Amino acid sequence: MGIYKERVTIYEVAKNAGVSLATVSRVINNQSNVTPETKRRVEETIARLGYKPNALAQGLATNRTTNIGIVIPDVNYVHISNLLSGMIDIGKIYGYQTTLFVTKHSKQDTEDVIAKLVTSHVDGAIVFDDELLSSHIDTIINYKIPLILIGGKFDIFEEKVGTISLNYTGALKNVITRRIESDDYKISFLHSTNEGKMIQTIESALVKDLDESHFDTIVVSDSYHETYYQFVDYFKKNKKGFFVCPRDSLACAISNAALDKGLRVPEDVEVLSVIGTKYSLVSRPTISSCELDMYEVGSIAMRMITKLLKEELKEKTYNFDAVFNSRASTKE
Amino acid sequence: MGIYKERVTIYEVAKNAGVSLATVSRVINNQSNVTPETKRRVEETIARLGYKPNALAQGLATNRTTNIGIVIPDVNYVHISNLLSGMIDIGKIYGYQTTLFVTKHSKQDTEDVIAKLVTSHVDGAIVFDDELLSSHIDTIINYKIPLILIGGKFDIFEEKVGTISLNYTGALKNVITRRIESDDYKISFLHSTNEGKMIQTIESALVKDLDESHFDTIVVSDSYHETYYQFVDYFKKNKKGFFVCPRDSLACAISNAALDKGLRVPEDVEVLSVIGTKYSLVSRPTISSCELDMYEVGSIAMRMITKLLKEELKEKTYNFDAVFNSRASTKE
DNA sequence: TTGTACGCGTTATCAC
DNA sequence: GTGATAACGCGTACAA
Repeated sequence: MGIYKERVTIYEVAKNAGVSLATVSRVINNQSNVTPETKRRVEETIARLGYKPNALAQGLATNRTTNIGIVIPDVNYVHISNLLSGMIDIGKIYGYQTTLFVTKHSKQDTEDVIAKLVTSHVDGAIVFDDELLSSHIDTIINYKIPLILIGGKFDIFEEKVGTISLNYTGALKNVITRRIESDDYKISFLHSTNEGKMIQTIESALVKDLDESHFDTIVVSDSYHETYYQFVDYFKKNKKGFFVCPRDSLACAISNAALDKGLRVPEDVEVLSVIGTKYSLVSRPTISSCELDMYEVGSIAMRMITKLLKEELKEKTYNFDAVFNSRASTKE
Repeated sequence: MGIYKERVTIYEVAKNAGVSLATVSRVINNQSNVTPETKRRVEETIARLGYKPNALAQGLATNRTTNIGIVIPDVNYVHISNLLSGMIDIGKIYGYQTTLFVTKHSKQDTEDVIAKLVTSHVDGAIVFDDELLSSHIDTIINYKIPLILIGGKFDIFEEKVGTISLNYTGALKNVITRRIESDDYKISFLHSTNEGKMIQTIESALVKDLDESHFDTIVVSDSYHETYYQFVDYFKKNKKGFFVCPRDSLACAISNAALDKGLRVPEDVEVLSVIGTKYSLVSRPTISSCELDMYEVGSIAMRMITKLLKEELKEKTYNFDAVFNSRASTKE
């Protein structure tokens, strides 16, 4: 059954070159015990027949696939494609392919996704998906898949697990508390669908010491468009506000809605974003936001997993602190 | 050698359930000839032992991997992550995993990337990478990998190849020619590094009938930042211009540079973009650009490849026409 | 240096 | 309905 493919196998190469399988295999894997002459002959026939090894068979025989599984909730966010980009670049250097396991914010099929990760026999996995439950993580660990976790705080100390903590709270803490003390109107925290635990944790940390009268909560969708129109409506009645958004494109939605309703940013409406990307810079006024070089996070993650695979990972924990860049969308 | 893994195999499941391999395999693959009782017993032991099939071995035996290879020049563009997102969503529905093959605008290792695609034994491939040479495409076809090509125009009519043409020229043609007739200053086409053949083809089509005195060319990097600063400098001397950009974030760079140098958009400086994404909407003024729903393109591509794999693809060619959305960054 | 033979985990074709 | 057994393509001890 299956799809028809007439691939040249190592066996045919051997026959054509007048040697045995083993010798061809040795040539492929650059092993030393081969006469230059036979090596040349084998390489010539490989080129002539257009032979390419079958990675499945190799993986089955060696128990290595040179494949890294990447678990993310979505590819369609700028900070995530930045991250992915860093992983891919570094993975390429070390000869690793990347297979995507996207959970799409769906708790339903997350287990299926993890199951596929396990069956796919990747050499290791990198998880940037704070919507995963710890039971999912445990599954990965139980199957002894070397793992790098990227996210908030971690208290995991497994043999084959490295962690990268992204800390946004520190950068925001000062701004928010100064804001509380200096003014009278409330801080509004935007809650979007799909936002994950990290944003929630950040917000909890920020409002922990605050009186409830100082802040409130606005639920928005995860879409620029919908949020924009929601706030066009909002600003028909409300003429002021200080908004903390999970992502900067939502902050742009608010800022643009305010401007388009004739309000001034930041004089009337102030906006800032937790996760800052290129949108913060492209927007006019520019958006105050916390920045973290996600490309670098991705690079580091991929580097960590390669070291982990060689049992050479010394520092199993990495911390990244976001920096808050005060821009034109806030008064200070 | 290789990484240590102690995975449960089908053999151990068989032993524990008191049946043979064959029966376990039948249960896994939902085949009918199994007594409900034994089926239950096998499933119970599978759950108890935490058995997960080895996709490598399955792939080797069936010659199918449920993996689709995706060849792109980069993940770090919004229109590409849109595309990818569509592919992934639909792939998920059909049970396909996606493995990324990113060429990173590097002609050097593109051959290596294609080689990896071949060795990885994906069931099919989707290519959105107009920096690939036709020799690379031929390689994929020669290895009989079912293929969907996304890009400009195609004249490929292979058995196992579907194509999706993205047409931007039609949408731009009118705007550009009207612009030529109505005004006296030149149109400047931005050439960025990494832009690929498509943009070049579009530009060629646009300027084909034009006198050279009507347009010129400005070389920019592929980065928002660098382009922004380049044009901040540019606008110290030049106070006017009509700029056609390959991507909208570069258009934003010009628009923002103009605004920040005290010029007016679109009164003094007009900007439009070929490929339009969310940046066109977020930017103020909004950017006139050609839009194409890349998420849908990705969905269609994935749907096409699944049909191709089932030999059910009737329409092997698809055309998408971009629409030009005139916005605030141009006068009309 | 080179070849033989077995194992990797699964599916599939036979028998029974 | 179920169980041996031969593929699938490759790596690798071991023998020669």
